[in-house]
Amino acid sequence: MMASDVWKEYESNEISHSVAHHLTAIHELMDDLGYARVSDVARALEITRGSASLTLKALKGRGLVVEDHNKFLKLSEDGRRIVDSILAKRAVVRKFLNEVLKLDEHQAEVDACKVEHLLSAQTGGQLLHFVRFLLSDDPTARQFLAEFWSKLDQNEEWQWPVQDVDQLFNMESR
Amino acid sequence: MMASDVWKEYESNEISHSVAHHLTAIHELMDDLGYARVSDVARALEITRGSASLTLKALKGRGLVVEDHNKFLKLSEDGRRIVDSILAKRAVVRKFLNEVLKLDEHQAEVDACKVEHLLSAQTGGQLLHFVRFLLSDDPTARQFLAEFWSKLDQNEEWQWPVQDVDQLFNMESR
DNA sequence: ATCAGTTGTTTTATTAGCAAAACATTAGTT
DNA sequence: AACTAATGTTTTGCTAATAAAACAACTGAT
Repeated sequence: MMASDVWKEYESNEISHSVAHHLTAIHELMDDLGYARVSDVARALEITRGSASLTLKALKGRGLVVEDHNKFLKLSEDGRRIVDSILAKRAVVRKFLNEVLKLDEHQAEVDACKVEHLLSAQTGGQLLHFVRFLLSDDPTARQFLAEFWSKLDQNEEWQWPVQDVDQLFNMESR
Repeated sequence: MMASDVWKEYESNEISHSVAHHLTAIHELMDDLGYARVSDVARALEITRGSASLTLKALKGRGLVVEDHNKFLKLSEDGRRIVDSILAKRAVVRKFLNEVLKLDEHQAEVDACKVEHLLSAQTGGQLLHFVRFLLSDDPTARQFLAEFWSKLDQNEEWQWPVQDVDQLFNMESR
């Protein structure tokens, strides 16, 4: 199975990492400052105004960002929807990595940031259900987590990479 | 919290999606055919020979791929290590998405493929421990999964995007 | 009102990754 | 030997995303 059909779906992502962060920057600037101009976005993302100007022009063309009479930017309805779903996925992934897998906050933040825009709505939704139940006060969930965490401490530090993928789980993989 | 320091770490990824798949293609071709030439890689990835030639030249330059006296490609020690870690992470993520979150196989494969090269070794390792325990025959794990899956069926289909990220978990988020 | 600073845009250039096309080399067939 | 097919490389061009620099327009202070 060469997965030749699968791997190209990566580029077919309508929302790139860069676009995701331009959009969320506008959202956060609106919250923090009450407005968002090209320069504010550029500063937030630490890129030049020129770069932000071009990317944001494209986003206006795609109807995700709208421009005020006086160069003030705003998310369109579509843009807001996208930002909401991205932030939700990021929050879920971060919480899972940090509070369940016990990765440090920075690592959790970085990894969540990398994958937030790549997860399908389906995947994000299922993960949300999972993390919600896992971190609820359901006694079974509590006991499971307690056991997992105690096992974690016993585990020697894992050595990546790994020689034989098929034996990762001590079971026939596929 | 603008995360201005975090989001740029994305590009600083030493292994791009494209490179990850060029390397794993060589690995799988060696398994399937016993050899891997530029054209074989191009066919496997469904890109032109010219594109594969350029990318593989760069990978030879980076010491991840070595070339036989007769244009036959092979992974270097470093290249093999990278492929191993990528395939391991892909397997773990796919298993988690498919066998725990019950996403269909194609969706699990696609999402795993998107994410495999982005996860840190730390994250991959912790996730492996987690999935291993979760899918083991430990009674607590079994009971937890059974309860989760029964809850899954009751859950209405989740509606993304979501209005208020902070209330995703019915708890104060951060 | 002038001068300095900020803002937004445009132009030029770079990099990664691809396609397409031209080209050279090699292998196999007849 | 010659023709065909396959292979590998190079060149040209494209897109996304950046930087850098030049430029125009507006803002503000004195």
